[in-house]
Amino acid sequence: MSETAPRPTLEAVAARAGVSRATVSRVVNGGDGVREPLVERVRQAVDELGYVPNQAARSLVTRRHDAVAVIIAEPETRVFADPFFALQLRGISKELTAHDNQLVLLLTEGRDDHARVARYLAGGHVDGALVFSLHLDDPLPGLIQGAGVPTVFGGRPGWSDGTPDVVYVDSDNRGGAREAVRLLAGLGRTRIAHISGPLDQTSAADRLDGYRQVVGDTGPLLVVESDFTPGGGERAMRELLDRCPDVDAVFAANDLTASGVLRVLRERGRRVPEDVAVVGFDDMLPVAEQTDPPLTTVRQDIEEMGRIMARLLLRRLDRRGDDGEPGGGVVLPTTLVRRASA
Amino acid sequence: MSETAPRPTLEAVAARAGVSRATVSRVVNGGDGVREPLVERVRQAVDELGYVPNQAARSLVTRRHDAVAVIIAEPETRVFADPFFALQLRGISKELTAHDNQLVLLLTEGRDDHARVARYLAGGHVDGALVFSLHLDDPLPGLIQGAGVPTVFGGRPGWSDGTPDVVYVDSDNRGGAREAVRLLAGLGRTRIAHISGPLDQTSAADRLDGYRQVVGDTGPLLVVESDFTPGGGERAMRELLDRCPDVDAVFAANDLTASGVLRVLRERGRRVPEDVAVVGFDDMLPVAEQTDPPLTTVRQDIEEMGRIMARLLLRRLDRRGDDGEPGGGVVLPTTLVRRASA
DNA sequence: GCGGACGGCGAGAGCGCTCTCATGTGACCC
DNA sequence: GGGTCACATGAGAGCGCTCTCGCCGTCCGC
Repeated sequence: MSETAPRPTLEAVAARAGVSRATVSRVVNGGDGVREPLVERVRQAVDELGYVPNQAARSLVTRRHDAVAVIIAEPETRVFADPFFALQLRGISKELTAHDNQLVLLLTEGRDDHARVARYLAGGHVDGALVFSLHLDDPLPGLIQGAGVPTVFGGRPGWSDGTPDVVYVDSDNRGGAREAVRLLAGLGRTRIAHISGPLDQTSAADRLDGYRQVVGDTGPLLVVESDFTPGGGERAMRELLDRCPDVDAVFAANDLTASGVLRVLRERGRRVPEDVAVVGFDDMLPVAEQTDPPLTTVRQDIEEMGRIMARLLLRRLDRRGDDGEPGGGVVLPTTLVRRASA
Repeated sequence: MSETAPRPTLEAVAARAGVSRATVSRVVNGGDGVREPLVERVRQAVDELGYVPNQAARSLVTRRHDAVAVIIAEPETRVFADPFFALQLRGISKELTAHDNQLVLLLTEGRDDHARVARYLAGGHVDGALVFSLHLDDPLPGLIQGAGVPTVFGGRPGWSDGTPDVVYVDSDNRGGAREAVRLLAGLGRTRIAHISGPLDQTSAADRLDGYRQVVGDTGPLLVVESDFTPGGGERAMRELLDRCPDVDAVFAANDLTASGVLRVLRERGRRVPEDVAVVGFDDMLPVAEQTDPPLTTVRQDIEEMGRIMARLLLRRLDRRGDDGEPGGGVVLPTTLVRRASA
């Protein structure tokens, strides 16, 4: 088992097929400009020897790695509490795989890791990077931009306004929030509250913004900041009920928060949706479908987001040198999913 | 930005420091056998030029990549429904990072991907592999063993009995299950049921086994097979109640299943734990703490599992050629976490 | 004070591949 | 039928690194 047989080289294949290394290389890389009988002979030699190109040697000369780093900052916070990143990863993985690219996963925690990541990127091990950074003040994105590696961000970076050449993919958080709140208003609710996520994350800020845009005109603004977790949702809801007992609708910043909200409402004997209507955000299936009552929520296609991020990056990589790439964000639409809670 | 400055090479550093390439190489790789003043001069040149070694060139000659593949088979099934893999990934990532290894993530779906993964591994892009394969009949593990890449499995592979040189890390599913059921028996319950996971997964099979070992002596075996999901738990619990209305305890194969179980019990007006005691498995915090009532469950340290897998693999890689490695499994203990449901 | 051992350093080969460029071969045109 | 061109193929350089080897200077032992 540890007797790893020496892997065949281009040379070996060439010898077996009776051609030159160059020809084998051509065949292996698509076979353009090689006549059919030769192609066939080379293919056969490749099969017989079980030849697989040595990526290191190839990278050395092409300066291409066909690998992309996926950088997820501060996993502890949130990543692993909900399937959000997992779904994105799946989307990314599918797209990368379809284009024969590898996915190098970098999870970072804290400042020490930043230097490591920066070094890694600067080291030119990967052709590009997909970056998830949740917090406004995260220095990581800056470091990455500095490393000169083509990058696509997941979620609108907070500082993206100043730097126009930033490429990102995000859900239409504002629009989704507006839709959610409009639904509640359309149901005749007049005291619509919002339990937000941590406002140093753009997704939370944008959802709050959407809420404001709709409610600002018609009713009182009732906002409690929370943290995207069920426990946080509970705490926020209790506070909200104490402060404002006559609330008749809640737009929660995400489904996890909404699940906490529902629990508190049940505990306090408020009927949902009769007394208080509740809308979530994400449409995270295991959560939204399992709440009692099932949750009306704003769906975002997370896997698709991942896929698009990867696609954008790969396209950018193909066009290396063209620059002239406009940059900017891609904002994906959300859809309202009506269940029983509103 | 697309004006990527040509990265400095060893040669450049050597020139600047006034030494040979070989000496720079020595310094960069630890500096053994180089006298202090020279080391200093080289270090300085490295810093000034911002030199980072070209990994491709290095790999080409060392045949080391300092990269490990993490292969997760069939993500759709389960991976992303619960934070299980995410936690393992975190553990793996930490350990790999600590040893300057990269994590290449390969998610596979269906048979076509198997060939791709096999090719990738055979291609020698990575030094080793960590493999999660849930199902007994999955051909992937075989392919991987065949590729001759050092591998550690997550969870006991179903076929591991025949092949002694398989290395894996698993939780003590049997022992944990025994402990759970003993608790229930200790509470005086006499009609203890088990809602299992899919029995083509060893974790599910082992938990069932543990249940059998304890209940077999004292009470009737009441088993319904399910699928590790809340919905599956609901269905199984309904079936169980119909078939055996006097059940007074349920050991669910995991927390997600248990959450479904609790929902059905509430719906049918059975009090937990008074009428029916419930124990889960995993201690998945967002689930176990949020159920009503909070779930008594068997905790496994999933992140630690990941960390140990990585550690085992790295150790194996260091010892390359030594063989004589015994192989076999590492089984991590579980602990019972008492909450309100039993 | 001289021979040998030893340790620091440089020269150079070569890892496996791609890619340019030269060369060879056949088709095609007048 | 000879010249031309297009295109298929081979020869060879070189990507950036590691590592062996040999040289040379230093230090020790006798």
